[in-house]
Amino acid sequence: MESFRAAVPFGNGPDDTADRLCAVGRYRALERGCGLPGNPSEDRLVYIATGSAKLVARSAASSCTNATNNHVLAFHFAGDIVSVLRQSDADFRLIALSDLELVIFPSNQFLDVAQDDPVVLRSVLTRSLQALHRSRTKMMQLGHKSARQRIADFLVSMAYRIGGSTRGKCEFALPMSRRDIGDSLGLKIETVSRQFTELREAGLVETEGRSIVRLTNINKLAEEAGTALPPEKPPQN
Amino acid sequence: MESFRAAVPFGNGPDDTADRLCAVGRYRALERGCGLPGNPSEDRLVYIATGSAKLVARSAASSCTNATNNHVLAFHFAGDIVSVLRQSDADFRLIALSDLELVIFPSNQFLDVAQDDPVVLRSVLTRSLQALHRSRTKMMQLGHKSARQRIADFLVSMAYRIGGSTRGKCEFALPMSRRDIGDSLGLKIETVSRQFTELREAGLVETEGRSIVRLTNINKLAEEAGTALPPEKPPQN
DNA sequence: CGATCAATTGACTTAGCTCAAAGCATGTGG
DNA sequence: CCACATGCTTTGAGCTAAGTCAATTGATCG
Repeated sequence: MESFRAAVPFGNGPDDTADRLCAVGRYRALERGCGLPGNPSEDRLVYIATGSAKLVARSAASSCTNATNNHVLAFHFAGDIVSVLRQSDADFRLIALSDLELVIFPSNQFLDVAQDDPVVLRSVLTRSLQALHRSRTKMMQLGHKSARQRIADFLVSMAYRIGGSTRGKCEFALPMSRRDIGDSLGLKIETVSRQFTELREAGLVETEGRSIVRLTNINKLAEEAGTALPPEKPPQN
Repeated sequence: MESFRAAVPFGNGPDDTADRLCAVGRYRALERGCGLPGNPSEDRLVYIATGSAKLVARSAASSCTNATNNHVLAFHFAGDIVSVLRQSDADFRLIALSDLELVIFPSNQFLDVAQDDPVVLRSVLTRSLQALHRSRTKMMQLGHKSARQRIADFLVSMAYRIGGSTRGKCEFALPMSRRDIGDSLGLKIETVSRQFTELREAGLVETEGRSIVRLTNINKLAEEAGTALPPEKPPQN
């Protein structure tokens, strides 16, 4: 329980909000490939303590399978707080990309506790506004960017989130499959693969095995993504 | 100042948070077509008192023009609270689709005030989590849906948000142009037009002039969209 | 070392984009 | 109040990027 206590993301509340948060949080560990079953009767805030996960929609499969998921909404890594709202039509669920430790807070209970601690509440609000912002940025991508631009942007953002590097060279292991990447960017697996090939031929990316990726020129890649330098012609769409 | 006071969305704080919120909020009226210039030095929460607006990214034009905007991230209507974060690369801005009244709160100041009022803070958090959810739902759309499905879904959600109806028949005036619709769904204006034509030929939609739309069978339309009907919370943005 | 499943590559199809030309609303001036 | 002008909308005719189908290669693990 000690480590669980340590995992709770807010430890500095005035009258020790953290202890009370512990009381409403449920610790879970998931093996790679396993899903956290959605609970249609409660909204949740999920804190990711270790590992990486994908947030998917409309997973038709049972709770512990790697089966094809049609829609990857976001990838999440250690330290993230993910909001998983109950949903009437689609069901949203977290699936572990690597072995995963997380703490599940029923949204209402969490907020009831946090209500007495403005600092915590504000922190969660700030995080969720950031998540909203990321989501909008991604939306912009999905709506208006080419396959090449999407993949380039994806790699740049992974360099930042996994590789910890924002320019120059960078090497890291992608925890997600080509299919996951495609599902998150709105591309087919074959298209993802072809884009990797082209970027490899262009000398911007090197790969090793299924997951190791080396970016040789992040700046150039960001340029490809159309994020840094806007092309003179409005890109598309 | 009376009407301004009335416009502030949270009027029931314990020690009258509303008055203090008034102090940090700035009232603005915008004519149709005018944009609210982004402020790169502050994040903002904008409350829409009356009218409708689009949230766009990378508007290259000056503050009061209808010029082509490449990316419409969301449409907003009276009562909505929109978070407009300052942004290094792209700039986000609100543009009035009809005459618009709004209240601008610098994010930090708003939160400083709201920090003493958990009810307000929680309300804002809840709204932003919902906005995040809508954004994700839309992302799913953009990534994986056909033009037909996007337009159908758009019409269904507008029926809910403008027409106030969620099934059966419905008539309303769209405040946004075909171009805006396309920009928000990631489609070209010609594609939007063609889809309207096809839906008209299929007997699902009737149009009158540029903006009046009559949906003759919302359920059927929702079926076309490949989404469940919006039961209570509109899948929209 | 072979079984298995992910990734790649190739050939072909197609939805949606582009370019181009009318067709209509809506608003203005005579 | 009607005619005209402007700009939104619709329609048409190719074109292209990405999807589909299918086969091969390659990685990973028992």
